[in-house]
Amino acid sequence: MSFARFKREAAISRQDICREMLASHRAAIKIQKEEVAIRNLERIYDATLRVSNQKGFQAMTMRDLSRASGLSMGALYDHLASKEELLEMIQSTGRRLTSRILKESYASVEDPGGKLAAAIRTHLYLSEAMQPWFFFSYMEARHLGDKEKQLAKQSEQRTERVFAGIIRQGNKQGAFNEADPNLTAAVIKAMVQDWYLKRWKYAKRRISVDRYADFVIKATLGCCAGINGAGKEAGA
Amino acid sequence: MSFARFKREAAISRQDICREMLASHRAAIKIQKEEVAIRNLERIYDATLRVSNQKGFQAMTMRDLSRASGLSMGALYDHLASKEELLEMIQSTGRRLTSRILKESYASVEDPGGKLAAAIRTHLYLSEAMQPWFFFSYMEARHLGDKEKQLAKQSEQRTERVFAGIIRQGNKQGAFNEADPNLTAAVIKAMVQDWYLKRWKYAKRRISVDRYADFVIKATLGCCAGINGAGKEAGA
DNA sequence: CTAAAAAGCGAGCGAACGTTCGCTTTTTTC
DNA sequence: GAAAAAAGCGAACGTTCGCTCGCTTTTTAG
Repeated sequence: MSFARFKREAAISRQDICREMLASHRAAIKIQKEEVAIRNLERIYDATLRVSNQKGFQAMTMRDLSRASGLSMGALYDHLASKEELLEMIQSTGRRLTSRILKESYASVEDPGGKLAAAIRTHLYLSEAMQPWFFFSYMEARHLGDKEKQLAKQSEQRTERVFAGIIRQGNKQGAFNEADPNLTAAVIKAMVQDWYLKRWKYAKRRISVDRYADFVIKATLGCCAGINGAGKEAGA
Repeated sequence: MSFARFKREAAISRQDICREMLASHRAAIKIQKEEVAIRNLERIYDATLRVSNQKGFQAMTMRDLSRASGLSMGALYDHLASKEELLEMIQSTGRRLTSRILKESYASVEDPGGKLAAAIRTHLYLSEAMQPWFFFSYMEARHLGDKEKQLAKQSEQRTERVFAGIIRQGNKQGAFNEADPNLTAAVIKAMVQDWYLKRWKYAKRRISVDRYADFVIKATLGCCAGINGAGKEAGA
């Protein structure tokens, strides 16, 4: 599996994201026709991530967003109830979408080493395909309301539990060498996050997501691998 | 070296930080007597990190800061020129202080394995001792002006170059067998950052900084180690 | 083609922001 | 203890914020 193939197969377009956004927030959006609403939501979604990821969501004014999206203030507010809801809308929709894709992607692999490799690779590829959202989601989580903030934390912990579960299984089967599953999962998560949080760094060094994935997988399996070896990666 | 000992020896009190802050921004601070200025700067420093790390610097109003610090709006502005300068003041002072401490701390160790372990451990211990500042520095860097933003990036890259340099040296001496020093340094940095960015996670699981340091060092050396072994840690 | 419905618009509203300044209180000096 | 200096104060200022609403333009329906 390479990133090019992942992107082709996963096919998560902005249009899909915005269709999901419209469906889950239908009441707050005044625009009647789905086609019109989605087209403009795409511009709003793009502009929000572009401006926010540069200066922060709190620092982005609705006038900034109006300019960046090409919509007037009035038209903007026909597509969202408030600035606060815009944040919640983008976060919750992205969360729902990403967790669905992740769940589907590595369920089929069986041997622990291959499963761990597939999980790491899929996380990295997905975060690459939706990098602006991942960055936004991480940096702006603390501006959410208490309830949504809790959901964001839960979502993050669920990811770690996936890694930890695979490692625990590998330990039990003797494929891994009894590394601490929780701590190992935590540092895997840290390495994955660094990819989308510090993209400029890796871009400058011309490191592709494929190469980064290879490196993280090698490092992880190097630490986990038991005597009967788990260094080879399954096809996913 | 344990964290308890590090904290005793390094002795970086808020008073030291604020004395440095006053000295480097003397012109912008209207208060004449050093003792008074430092005492109040400590309250401002504490309050800024406390409120900012919860809701973000941009979302923190000067009235929030007045309330949290116990100083009136007028008194506040006798200790800083503007909100923007307050951000720059905290960031640049912390940067100067931390880089000075880091430089001194592992220069003495010689063998590559011990040196890498000491570097990782010191970074973790320092980030633990000044956790609020490290978190603040990471999250609010993008609100800095262009010039200061550049300095913050440089400071981060310098840290990574320290790790990469030690690994390269270890490769040359045959202690390490690491094909990619730059990527390894990057993921070490990522693991260190996760400690102060996700403290709540580790606190909830009751993982001490000492245990986390042991884990990161073991994982790193496990990946790097060459034939003549570098798993043992020097006393530092 | 026309009338109704939908979408788009931007000046203007009250609230809240960062910052100031004339005044009071506290501390220092002689 | 009186005069001078320093520190502390908070109402008020101009600006900018999120958001609204009456109006115009575009699209749809008959």
